[in-house]
Amino acid sequence: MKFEAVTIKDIAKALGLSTSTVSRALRDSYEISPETKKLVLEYAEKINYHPNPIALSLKERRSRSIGVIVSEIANSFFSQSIDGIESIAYKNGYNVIISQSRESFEREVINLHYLTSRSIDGLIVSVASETKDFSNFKELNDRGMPIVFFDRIVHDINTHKVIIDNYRGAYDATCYLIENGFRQIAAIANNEILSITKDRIAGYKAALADHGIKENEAFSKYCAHGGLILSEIELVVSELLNQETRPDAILALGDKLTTGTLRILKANDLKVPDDMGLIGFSNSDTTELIEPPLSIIKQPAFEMGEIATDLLLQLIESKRPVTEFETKMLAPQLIIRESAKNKKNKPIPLG
Amino acid sequence: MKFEAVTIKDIAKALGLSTSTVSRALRDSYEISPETKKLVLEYAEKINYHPNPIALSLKERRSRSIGVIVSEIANSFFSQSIDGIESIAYKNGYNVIISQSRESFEREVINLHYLTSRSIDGLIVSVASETKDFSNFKELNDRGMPIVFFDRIVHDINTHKVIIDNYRGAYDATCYLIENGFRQIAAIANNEILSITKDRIAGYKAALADHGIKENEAFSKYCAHGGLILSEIELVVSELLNQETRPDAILALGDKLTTGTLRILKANDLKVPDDMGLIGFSNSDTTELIEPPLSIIKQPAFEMGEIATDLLLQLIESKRPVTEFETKMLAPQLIIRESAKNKKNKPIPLG
DNA sequence: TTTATTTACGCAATCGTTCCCGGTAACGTT
DNA sequence: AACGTTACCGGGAACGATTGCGTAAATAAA
Repeated sequence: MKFEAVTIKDIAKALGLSTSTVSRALRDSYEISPETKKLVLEYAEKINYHPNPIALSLKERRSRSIGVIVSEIANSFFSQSIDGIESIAYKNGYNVIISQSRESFEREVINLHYLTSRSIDGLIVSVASETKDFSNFKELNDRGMPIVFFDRIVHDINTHKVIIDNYRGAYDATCYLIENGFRQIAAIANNEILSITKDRIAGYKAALADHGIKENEAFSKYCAHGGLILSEIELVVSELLNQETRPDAILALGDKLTTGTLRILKANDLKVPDDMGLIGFSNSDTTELIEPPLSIIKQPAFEMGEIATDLLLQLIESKRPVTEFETKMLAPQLIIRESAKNKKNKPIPLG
Repeated sequence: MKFEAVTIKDIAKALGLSTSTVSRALRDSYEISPETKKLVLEYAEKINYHPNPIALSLKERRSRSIGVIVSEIANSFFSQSIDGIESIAYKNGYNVIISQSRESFEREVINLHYLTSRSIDGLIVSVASETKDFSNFKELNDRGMPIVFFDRIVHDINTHKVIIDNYRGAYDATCYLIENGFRQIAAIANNEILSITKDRIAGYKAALADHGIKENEAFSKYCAHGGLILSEIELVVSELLNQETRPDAILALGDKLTTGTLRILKANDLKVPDDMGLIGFSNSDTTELIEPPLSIIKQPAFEMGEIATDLLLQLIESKRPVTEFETKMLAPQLIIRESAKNKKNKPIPLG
């Protein structure tokens, strides 16, 4: 089944002109007389002519489409980011091709090849948690493909990046827990190699140190797939629960980890926050409905998508190679609800 | 910034062959000697040749990409559907361009024009709740564009469709409420003109009738934007609460409506299910964590996306115009949790 | 009136690929 | 020896649009 479109040739034939004249008339060239222009424009309008974007892409060596790779779109953070990406892209006449790595390195590489073979003009990426080897991205970048990283970035690759202040998000959340009387605070993080994991864990540890709390190494747990598989959360939570000293609160450092941890705690008949305090990164819009209402660190996902796309379009449309790159850092938002309120101990005054 | 790719011409020049020969060698034509083939294939591999899909699209008058229009990807049902769509599309070498109507007719039309102007080979659509005028889809379909509707379908347009048994979903949920002692059951639905709304409301009313419960016209409420705007849910819930006879349970007929209604009930300090029973359509993966755990009617979203894409690819790749169309209907899944359990009245035995 | 300039348009190449025609060997058949 | 096959390969026209260059006619300048 095909879908016959009207071409510039049809107009030329119908009006007894050459295709060049029609093309120039449509582009409002000074070389075309006003009468001819009027004639062409009116006829084009009448038969509903639209230039074939594929022919244009071939000629101009650009497709006006950008690729996006995230771990999964069913994650609120990413779907909100994509909203931001699309809003800017569409405004500038670009379309967006989305693909999901599902935290798998292999799928990320496949998607990468797929997208580049589809002649995209640029790429926005939040890397998969599995990925250790960034040579594919690096090579692509070196060959001139504009890339912007957001959320999970790659430090070694010199290009624009958009992140939130992950250190501060984890730091502030940990401080809140401490100042509310929690002392044995554990952290459950995504894959250890991710940029966001490193920054968040650093913030967590700094908050402990700044409050004179000795760090318990066994309290930092990592999930290789970021909680995409529930069993990996189950494992680390049970490890935490079966230690000599149990934590009295958990800091979950990822969207899936936050709800996943709560799920496991509930399955173990633990009451939050009475038996275990909980605070976590989340962009879900149902966290306030959850029992107990979740305390969260929320990211400005939509804005991150917008900014990343703005930066990418700058790279794409730049005449000269860009050598100066920037890393935009936005502020996370700490929202306190029931899950992080300590009802047993007295809150401790800020010190 | 551009990204220089190697073409068939480069291979031809390097090997002293014509482009035709190279092209044929790459496509494994019988007209090319095994030695030449080997030469070409090895060299192509070496310099990492990939055919330019844009040139191919121009030649073959197809882009190997399909468009998707849904109301919003941040909705679990749609993001899961898109997962299904992508899995089949990628498997068949198609890419997917997603766009969101946000329940707005205007944005739907814009997206439609955008997608068709980008030369997509086919379209998968769940229509916006605002849309009354389907002439754009109809015209496109008449001009030969393969379209598959899913979830919110358009009966008047003759093409493949994928839905769940919305009637039964609402019927079974209503029966459950009745058989558990609820009597004054209200329904909050999406826009009245949507196919899913009609079917679900019909199921709801049939269940009431089958149990000899007189229908209260004031108990059927509609939200023009399907709950995308919280205030519209707020309005209908307050209408329900301020009536002479208050409902004792609410059936929410949409993803956003289910969580939205709970949100409003909580804001009004009503306990679910003690003050008000609640059951609703939802594909969110946190419904069991919510207070109270939500009873839901869940759709096989992923499968729906898969099936819709299978059907679309059949249409696209069919040599002859297709005249026989089918409507695939899948079964919804009723999951009973706390929010629909009647603790005051005695359950009524099945009759 | 002749020459220069402007105006308005067409020709043809180009982007990367495929594919319809041809064409030329080498070989086999009578 | 003359012809038909077969095996291989190249030329060039598409696909739809843009654009540098050439040029005829119309106008202006000499």
